[in-house]
Amino acid sequence: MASPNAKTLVLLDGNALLHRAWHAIPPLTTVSGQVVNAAYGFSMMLEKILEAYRPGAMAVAWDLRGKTFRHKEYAAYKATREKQPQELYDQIPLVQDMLKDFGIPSVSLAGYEADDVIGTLAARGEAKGYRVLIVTGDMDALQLVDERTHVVAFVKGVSETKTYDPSAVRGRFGLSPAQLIDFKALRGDPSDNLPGVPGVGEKTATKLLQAYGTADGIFDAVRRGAVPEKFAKKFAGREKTAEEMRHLVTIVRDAPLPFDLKDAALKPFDWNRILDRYRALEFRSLIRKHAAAVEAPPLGTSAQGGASAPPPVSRRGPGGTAGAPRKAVLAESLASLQSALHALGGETIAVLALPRPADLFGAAHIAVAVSDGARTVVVPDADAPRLEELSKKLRAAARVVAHDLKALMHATRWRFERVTFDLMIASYLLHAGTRAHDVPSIAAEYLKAKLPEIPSAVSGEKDARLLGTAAALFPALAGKMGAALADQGMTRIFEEIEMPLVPVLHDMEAAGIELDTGALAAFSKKLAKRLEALTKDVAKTAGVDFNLNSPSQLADVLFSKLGLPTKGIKRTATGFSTAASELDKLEDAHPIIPLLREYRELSKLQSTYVEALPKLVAKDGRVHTTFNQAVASTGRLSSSDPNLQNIPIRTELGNEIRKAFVAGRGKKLVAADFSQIELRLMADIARDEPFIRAFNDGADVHTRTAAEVWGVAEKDVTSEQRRRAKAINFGLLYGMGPRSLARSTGMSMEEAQAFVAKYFEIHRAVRAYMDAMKAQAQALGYVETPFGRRRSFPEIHSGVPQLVAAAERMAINMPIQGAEADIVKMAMIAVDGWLKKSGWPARLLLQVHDELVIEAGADCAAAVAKGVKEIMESVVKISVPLVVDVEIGKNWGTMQSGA
DNA sequence: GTTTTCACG
DNA sequence: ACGTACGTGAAAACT
Repeated sequence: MASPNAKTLVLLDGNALLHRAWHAIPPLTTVSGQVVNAAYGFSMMLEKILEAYRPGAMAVAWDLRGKTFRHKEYAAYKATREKQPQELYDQIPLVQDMLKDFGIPSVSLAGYEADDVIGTLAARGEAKGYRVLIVTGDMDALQLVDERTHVVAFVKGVSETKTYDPSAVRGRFGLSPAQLIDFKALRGDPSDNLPGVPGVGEKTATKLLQAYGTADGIFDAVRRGAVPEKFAKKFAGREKTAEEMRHLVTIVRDAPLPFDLKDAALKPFDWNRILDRYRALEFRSLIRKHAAAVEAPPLGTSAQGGASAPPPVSRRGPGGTAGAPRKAVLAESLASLQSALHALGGETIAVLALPRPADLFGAAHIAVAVSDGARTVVVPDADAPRLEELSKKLRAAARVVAHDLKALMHATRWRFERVTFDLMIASYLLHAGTRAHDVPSIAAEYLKAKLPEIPSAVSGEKDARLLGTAAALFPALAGKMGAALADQGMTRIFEEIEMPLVPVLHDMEAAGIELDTGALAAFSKKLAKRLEALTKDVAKTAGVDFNLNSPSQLADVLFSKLGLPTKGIKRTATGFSTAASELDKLEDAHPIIPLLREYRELSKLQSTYVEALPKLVAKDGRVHTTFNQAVASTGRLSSSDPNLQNIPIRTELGNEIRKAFVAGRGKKLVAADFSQIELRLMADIARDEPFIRAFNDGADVHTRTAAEVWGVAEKDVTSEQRRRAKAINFGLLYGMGPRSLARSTGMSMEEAQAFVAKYFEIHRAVRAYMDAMKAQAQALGYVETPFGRRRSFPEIHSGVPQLVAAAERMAINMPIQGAEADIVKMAMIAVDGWLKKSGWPARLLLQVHDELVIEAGADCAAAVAKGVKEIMESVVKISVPLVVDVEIGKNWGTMQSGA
């Protein structure tokens, strides 16, 4: 199996990581008393690195204890480093043995530090064409950073990293990686017992290095008298010692290391052997993680390999900030395009395409820009032959970077089956909750580059040039954002869920769903008639003619003209609310209320669905929604133009609209929905034993909850009790308080409070989960799903109680709703793959959060339903069963159980 | 463009 | 004193 990122070499600083793990993980022991916390933390870090980067080669560097450092006269300069307990050092051989199980070599050399080993291997790796990632907790390694070698530093505990490329180093220290050497020589380093130049600290060192470039430059300037007196006198006579210290802090890059990089190449891991090691060390959570993965391999894990995007390492400087502005080649003819493309090198090709308004002859062209970051080719009017030429170039690239790949697929009809890099989706993962995922926003954030707004269509040469400018930034953006994803542990969710989902969603949108416009037209007439009658009735009852659709006019009629009581009625910014919940409170106050209720329901159906949907039917008789993959802050999809995720179902009348969504001729619709998936995930994520038991027993959870809380047998639970239990089971997913529970169930506040108290007495783990999410949101500013999808809550520190409380509720809800989204997305990829492989005339059409709608040939619908159910139920393995209900029908409104 | 209401999970 | 349940998108009225 080819490694996804064969040309990536990862170098670990064994001692630095082990020390970090030792301090980050509390002192765990095996049952026999062996301390294994550092080894455990090391394993966690190792696994994170392997998952995030999938390197083709890897080595771990170690310090050799008890040896002198021959190349450095100041061997004792590390003297002040605190000696750690023997238990830590005992774990070194443990870790080295474990690395052997992974097939990762440990490298060290007498007389040299781990840093020197790393510096040497990095230099050799670069020479062999590798991208190098140095993983450490020690900032000294930053001096090794260049365009091809980046440093991944663990910044917090054993899970959070920050990746440094040259510009990140500059951003952090205001100095280039090379200048860091002089910086440390001048300022000194107390932890290394290194004195530096007396009187020169962080501020002075930075300032002078920025002014004069190097330590030598500073001393030159001092001699010339160009340095202000107050600084100059500190440096006088210090040149020699500074030079010695510079030598001391410079990491060796050419140590005589008897190690061939070929031996760093990784082979497929022997997981049985590794798991045996984990079992011996009692790494329970790691064992569980892999045990689950072995039983039910998550989609597109490295085992199925090969399709992952290359690592998040930018191979060039940021396009917008480094070097001279680049000129884009405008390729007008096919021949000039071919030669321009030929000159385009690099494994990463960026592509950006926009429609071009139809010309006089009605030809629909597309403007396309492709770039490797250094050179850019813009094709202002790409016709079919030129699109084909571009497509060939993209197929040959190791990685394609795009922005809104799905839109690109629609515009060009190109297929991107292989995983590529979509900037819009990366931005979405990194900033769930914001909606600014357009190219200029991304460029501003990650490259500090200012781009004008990109038009939705290209009309002239100016637009075409802008397209080229934008595309030229893409490779660097992908590098930065890939690193950020890795730092936040979201590489897998990006590469194995979001990116593979893109072509699936593309195909669903292209397929569309057939609409029975005739049925809708008939229904529309019926509704119109009834609406007219209701309008008259209301006018007569109220005594005035007014616009029923206007909340303000309605409020005026109800509360002024008719004088209905306003006590307990919610207010809006403009006056009293006329929302359905408020009208319910006036139920018995006036006969106009039921008329209004019916009018509201009918006019909503009429305007939002019955009249709107037929207008969106395409020439093929089907409606093609857009599934937006970069909007919902929890990770869900959204649907628009039209929104097919809010088609009515709850009322009989509303369901008439659903019936207008029909299967094509000779086909059936198959609907498959995850039963109570959010509650099941709550049980699993919170590790709530009573819920886990209930689901494993196959019990009706709401009945079970009611029985627990009221202390009765399940068979004696009344329907009212079940209804109330259901209300809280759902409400708690959203962080509901007793007040809203009381409102939604009709209980009194006291009753509701007692209910909640009893509930949390039983489901202590749920309460603990909720508290833990609030605490994490406060402490870290974000929460995440078990699959690593994150959402941040900047407002949690706003100090505005209302905002803080709202953020806390979202923090409780997001991991659950987000995990649902993760799982359904994985299921979609699996189902789509299976359907395409099966050869059956069947395809995915819709996703409605916990439900998938498939169109299948009438003959195979039952078999499809069965297969889809199996796939969905086994897409991940958690502590409770996932149950999928399947239904089959000629239309979406009337379906029969299919299993 | 913003507000209100209401359709869905 | 009170706008206390999460996440969406669309239509219509109103500013």
